[in-house]
Amino acid sequence: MGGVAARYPDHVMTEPPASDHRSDFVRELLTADGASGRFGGRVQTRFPPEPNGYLHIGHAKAICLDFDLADEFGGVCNLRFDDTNPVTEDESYVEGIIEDLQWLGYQPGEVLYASDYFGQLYDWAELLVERGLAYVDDQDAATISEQRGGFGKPGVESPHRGRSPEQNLTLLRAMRDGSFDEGERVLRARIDMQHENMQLRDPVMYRILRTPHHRTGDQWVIYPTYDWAHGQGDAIEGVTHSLCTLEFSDHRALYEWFLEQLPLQGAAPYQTEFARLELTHTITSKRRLRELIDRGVVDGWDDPRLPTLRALRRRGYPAEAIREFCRFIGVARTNSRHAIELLESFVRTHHNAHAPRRMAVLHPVKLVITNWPTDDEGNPVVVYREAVNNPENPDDGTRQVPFSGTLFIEADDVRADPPPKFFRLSPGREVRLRAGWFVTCDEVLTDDDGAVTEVRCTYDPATEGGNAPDGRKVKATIHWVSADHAADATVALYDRLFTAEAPGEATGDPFDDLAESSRELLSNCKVEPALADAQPGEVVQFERLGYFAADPTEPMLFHRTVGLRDEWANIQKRQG
RNA sequence: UCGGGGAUCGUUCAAUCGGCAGGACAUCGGGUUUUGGUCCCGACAAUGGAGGUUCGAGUCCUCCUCCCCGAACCA
Repeated sequence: MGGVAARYPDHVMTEPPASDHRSDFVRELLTADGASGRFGGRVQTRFPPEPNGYLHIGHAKAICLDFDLADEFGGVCNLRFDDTNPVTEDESYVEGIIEDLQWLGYQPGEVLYASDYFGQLYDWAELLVERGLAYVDDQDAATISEQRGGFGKPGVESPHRGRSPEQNLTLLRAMRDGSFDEGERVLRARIDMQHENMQLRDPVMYRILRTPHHRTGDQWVIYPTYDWAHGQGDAIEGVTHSLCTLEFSDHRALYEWFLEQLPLQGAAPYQTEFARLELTHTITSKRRLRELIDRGVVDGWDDPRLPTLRALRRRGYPAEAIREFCRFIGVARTNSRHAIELLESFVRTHHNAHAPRRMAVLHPVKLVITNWPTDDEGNPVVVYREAVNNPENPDDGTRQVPFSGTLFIEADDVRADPPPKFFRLSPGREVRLRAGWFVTCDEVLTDDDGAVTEVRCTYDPATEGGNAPDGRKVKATIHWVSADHAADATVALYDRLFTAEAPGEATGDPFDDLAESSRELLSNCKVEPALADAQPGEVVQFERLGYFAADPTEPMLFHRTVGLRDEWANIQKRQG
């Protein structure tokens, strides 16, 4: 787990800053419970992921809520794995989730597992059986489903519903002891097959699964369902407030029903639901995420186009920005989809304050300064320009950047035939080279297709440092790298993975909204020499282009975290 | 069809007991600027509909409309 910090030195784990929350309906509840003494003034929450995939941005919202709440109310929050289904779960996800949680800035403390309660859960199940509140059903899943009825249609009671506690106990023990195959028996709560809430129509508590569990091995062949494990786990741990997302609202009655049947000491925990986080242009369904990977649309769980925490981390999203975003959007019961742009604005705000500035040319075009001096042997003079590392933070100091008569500049910064409001280089136009001199464009060479191949300029020696003694101004400052000193780099640019704001909304299948191309790999980039020293995972600003994260493993590969706000792009858009 | 939840600027989150509907993002305009970045100033812009109660309604009541979730031996 220390490995995260080692691999992402820029992302040293930090304590979440003290929250300055507006109140919300959850905090009001906790405040009210504190005032009434419902839990003796105690607050305990939990973050309960199933280890069947990696954490994503939606989990981040729940994590921030659960952990911040405990922090604000002087309580505790535990990480608990809801590992009740061995067929989908794996130890690797347990490790990954702990790693991601810590990266986000939270400490799980003692890591808890629902599987640690299998014994207690089983004992309680026998208790319910003895009291006639649960029974073994021999029917298959399809039959049980059919008998459950439908919305507005009452269910049908199972023919085995009337078995005696003694029969049920014998059968349950036989289930536990492995006398039946998968699907042959289930244990069901005996509640009400006519109940208007489908969750209370004799829900399944145990099913037979002959898959070894990643923690309990082959000790068990019966596994509790979510409903028969979750509230019980909460109660065992002393949770007071069990927060979950809206789709579990209908389960609340069942959560409460189970707890009412058990001999618990003290006030039982209770469930409260809030709206899950959805973002535009992406998906958070674990099943769909896995599908993207399996189909090869993306490279893996940490592909920078994914909304998983490991992907965002690799892409250069700071944990702090994610936390602040989650706090800012707050918690409510309204289904909504936040604009990804809002998250990006938090990312920019963070990096603007912290990211060192560097110069990098993504689409290089050669710029030759025809009047640049040569030394005694006829070679162009090389000088070093002092460049500010971060104008937002003078303490970050400066660095020396080599400069000579042949540079690479951005193709976008040159136009042989400039459109309206284009401030950059074009024949006759003078611009400033960042931290250098003014240069005037004398000639733009193009190939047969009209693409710029080379720009020929003259520089004004009097403008050293970037200001003209005669006070004349330029409308643009452009970045550059010295052709003889530049390092080669590969840069990955990312676009939305899905073109639609709500992928799948129109057709039901998010894959219908997949972007044709969401990644552009530029392998011919020229960057200033200092970038060769970029630390794995470090995020820098390529001036005028955006924030870029050095890949954690591959040297000289940079992922664009997010672009800078781009007024020129907006102007061009308006110009059509 | 039944049950549960929801509806406020383009988006999203607020609005104390019923008392001037506020912020952020986005957009647009202006200023500063050696990043068309940052920063600063300004503008635009909303209570789903119909009734009712009230001096006064986003808030309370009635009806309507629309949206989301729920019929796994998933979580």
